[in-house]
Amino acid sequence: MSPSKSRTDALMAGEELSSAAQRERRKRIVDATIALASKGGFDAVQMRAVADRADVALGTLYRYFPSKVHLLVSSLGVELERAQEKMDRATVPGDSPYERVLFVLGRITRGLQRNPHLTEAMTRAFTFADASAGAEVDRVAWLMESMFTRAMSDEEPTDEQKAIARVIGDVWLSNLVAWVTRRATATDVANRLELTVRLLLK
Amino acid sequence: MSPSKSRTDALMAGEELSSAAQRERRKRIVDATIALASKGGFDAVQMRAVADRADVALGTLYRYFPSKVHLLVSSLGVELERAQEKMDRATVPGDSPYERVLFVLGRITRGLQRNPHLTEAMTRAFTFADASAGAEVDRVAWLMESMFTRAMSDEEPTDEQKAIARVIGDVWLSNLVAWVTRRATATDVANRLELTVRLLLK
DNA sequence: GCTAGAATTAGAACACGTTCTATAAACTCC
DNA sequence: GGAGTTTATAGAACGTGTTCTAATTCTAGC
Repeated sequence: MSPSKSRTDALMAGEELSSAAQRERRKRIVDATIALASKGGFDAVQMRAVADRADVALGTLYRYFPSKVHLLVSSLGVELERAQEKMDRATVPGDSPYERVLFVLGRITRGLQRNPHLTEAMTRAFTFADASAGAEVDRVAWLMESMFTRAMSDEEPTDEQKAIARVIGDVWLSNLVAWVTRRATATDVANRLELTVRLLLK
Repeated sequence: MSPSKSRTDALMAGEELSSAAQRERRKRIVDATIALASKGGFDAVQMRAVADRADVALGTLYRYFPSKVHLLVSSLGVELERAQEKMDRATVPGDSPYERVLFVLGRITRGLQRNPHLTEAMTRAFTFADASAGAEVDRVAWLMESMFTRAMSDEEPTDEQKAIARVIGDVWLSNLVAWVTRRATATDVANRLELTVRLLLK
């Protein structure tokens, strides 16, 4: 049992999938998840539907991702990485950390708001995650924070900068949740983020 | 249908329950929810179990609270009100808004950490809520913010104070989520909150 | 190639949130 | 105090996340 278990862990983390076939299966699953989430949000990501669309048996889906939350949070990680890569290719404009952080924040936020269902699905999965998905959640949280610290300066971030990035991430997430549940408009979100960044960085 | 619907809305909001029997039923339901949540967290709050324990039929439970999330968020509101009342009876010590906010924050946080399962249940319900529970969620968010603005000063809060209270609430919630999912220790939470309040109020 | 173990498949089975149905009890208004 | 309406009850039924089973296909090492 022990060797099989460590193999499964590797599948979950997505590292070093033994065969090309497995890497492809995993990709098909994530793609199916993103497609379904984009169309109908959290509720539309039904495990049977994901399995069908990825052309994989239900049992296989569960072997790769042990729950719907794992699946969605992992997919969010994939999406964030893509966004980060795009961001890396262009220099962030702005003369101060304040301006640069605002720029990055505005850009990601607009990106998310362009795909409300997907955002709803991932946000809800992220905040609903329980301890068992801790690793995946941590990874996403880390990706988010490093987006902001990178915008603040090119150097290794100071502790203070890390703390600020974390606060911004927290506020960002909770505004996203408010937007997703229609308790805040896109304008509300933009205003609150700007206000927060001003309080912290100006 | 229209009169029956507005009646149901009143039940949900908990205002003006026509008869004493109904007010008692509602209380039994909330109490059962809190008891079950305290014992086993979100997963232990099973609708059939709540109904059994409150000595109410499943259909009745759903007539009072249209979903598990409504039920838990409403119960969180009840709990927060109790905490606020307690807080109101004692004067908050501290010479500056900084100190007073930290005091309030520390006190509520310690209170929540004393009952981890209950906190887990309510936090997860709160962040998992969808648009249909918007009203309940808003009420809780407002209760949280007003706790902090009250600590900052006795007067009507300024816009800036409201903004700060909101940011603190956001950070607080997201740290609670991290703690509940065991991605942060109680000490982490305390440190991060103090750091946040310092960044904002000092 | 052959065999043991691992991975995959199709589909049944189970758990819990939610909805529905039929009946009984409680309330309202005359 | 009776007719009509609303509310409550017991329990079946349904949907979707998750687990389990039995059979099949793949893969690695000989």
